[in-house]
Amino acid sequence: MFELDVRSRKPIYEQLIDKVKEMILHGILHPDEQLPSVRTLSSQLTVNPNTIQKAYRELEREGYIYSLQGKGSFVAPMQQGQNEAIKAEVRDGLLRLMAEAVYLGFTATEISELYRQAESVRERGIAHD
Amino acid sequence: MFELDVRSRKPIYEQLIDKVKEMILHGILHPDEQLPSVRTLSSQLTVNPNTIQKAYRELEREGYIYSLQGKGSFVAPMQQGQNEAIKAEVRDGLLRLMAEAVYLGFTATEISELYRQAESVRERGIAHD
Amino acid sequence: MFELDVRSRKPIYEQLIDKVKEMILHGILHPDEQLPSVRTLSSQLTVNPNTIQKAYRELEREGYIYSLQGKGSFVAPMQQGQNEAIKAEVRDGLLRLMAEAVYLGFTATEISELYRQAESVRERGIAHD
Amino acid sequence: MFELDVRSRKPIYEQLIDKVKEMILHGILHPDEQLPSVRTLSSQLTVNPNTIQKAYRELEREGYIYSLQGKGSFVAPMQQGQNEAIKAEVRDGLLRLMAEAVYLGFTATEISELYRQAESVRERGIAHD
DNA sequence: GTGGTCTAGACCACG
DNA sequence: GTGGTCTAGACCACC
Repeated sequence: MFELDVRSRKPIYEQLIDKVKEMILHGILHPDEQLPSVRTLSSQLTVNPNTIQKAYRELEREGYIYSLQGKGSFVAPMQQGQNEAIKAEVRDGLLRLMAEAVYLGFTATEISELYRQAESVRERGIAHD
Repeated sequence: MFELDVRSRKPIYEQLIDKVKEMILHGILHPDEQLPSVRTLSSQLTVNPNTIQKAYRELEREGYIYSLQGKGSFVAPMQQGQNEAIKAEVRDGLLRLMAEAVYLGFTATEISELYRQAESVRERGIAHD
Repeated sequence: MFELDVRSRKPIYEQLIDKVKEMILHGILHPDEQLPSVRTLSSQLTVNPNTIQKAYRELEREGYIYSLQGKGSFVAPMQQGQNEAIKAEVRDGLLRLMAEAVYLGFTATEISELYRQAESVRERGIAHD
Repeated sequence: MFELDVRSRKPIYEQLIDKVKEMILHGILHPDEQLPSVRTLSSQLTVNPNTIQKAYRELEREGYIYSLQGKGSFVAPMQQGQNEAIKAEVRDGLLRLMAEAVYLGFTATEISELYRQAESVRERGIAHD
């Protein structure tokens, strides 16, 4: 399910965060779907439970998942208008990267193409149901 | 010349690396142009000389600069293919961020608008030259 | 009757306790009025009966309700001094939050405005009776 | 410096967070003042370093402190207009508590008096220099 | 069973 | 020296 690179410079918990985010973004994980428990994932990945929990906690803080007392962790349904702060962050990141892209000669068409790709990846993920 | 954010979570030496790369990429630093010496930059930025040296070492390792014993460090001419590698990186980064943007509800129009902004920033930059 | 937020970090039984306390304090529940049975409430809220019972037990321990064997749970009449204790608690909480508010730059006017808002909410509430 | 209640239901790291916040709010800790290092505080309080770090990390996330690579942790200067999210949280909390206060018969004068107290506590803290 | 907190102690990156 | 990450393993609260 997840593949981690323990030798990477990027901390394991960040890799986990990114993986989970990616799966949510791509529609592979669905709203209110249950995530593997901390312990389960810990033994599957042979990673310390604390490390998993750190990742889950951060995901919860960012609004991607929520956890129910004694029940487990679940994918949070995306709410319209929620998380303006995160949107602003993403906008900033995009603007910075696009400035780079402009310097490197990317055209508006290429950018639109990338957007279309991002959209279609998500749709395919959802279609997999 | 450089502006560093000492409070950032990103290590200072990485910020330095990125700044130099950016300046080379944007043509602010030209091939075979001499970079400020470790000592000079260290006192200018009030940053530990070890930190500067670490950045220069890494830039050399990545082929962005070269150093001549006792002479100093210089900008390396762009290698064939190096540009393509950078473009691929930027494309990857954009795709990832756009996936997130799609999830957060950004529209194609908003993305185009961001691109236009990035473009105009560049134009203004050139006009300033 | 009750609205619980299962996603909240605050345990469900604590939410229950607070709701009941609030309803007693606000005069919605009257002295010696019977509370819904554990079983009833459990199925109404789709919450584990153990959770309800834990809340009732705690409320009884704190003197807010009393229970008669085989009859059910009832609202206890307010004790002398109990009210004062609650007021002191609220005062403490306000003082702490106001310290934070001062630090964050809230002005006296804003605070007064908030108080007016709180008042008007109450008035509307009473009008609804 | 700090007093913790290890037997409290409130986690140690939260107690720490609140203590540090309080000291900042009250002007006992000043902008850019260095906080005790994780290790130092850990041995002073005979609390695990991880616990201290968890508290510091959260304080950093909330914008109360910042940490410099290899230098230590410092009190963040309060920036005007920063952290609208936290202000909104405080406003919410105040409104809720004030509603309670209104029910309990607090007058506008009492509320103003509390605000004055909160202000003066801070002033006294700063005056201690 | 679940997640949350904490300890003890190791190792790394940074400056 | 500093903070950041990770492991191993314990104990608790919640449901």
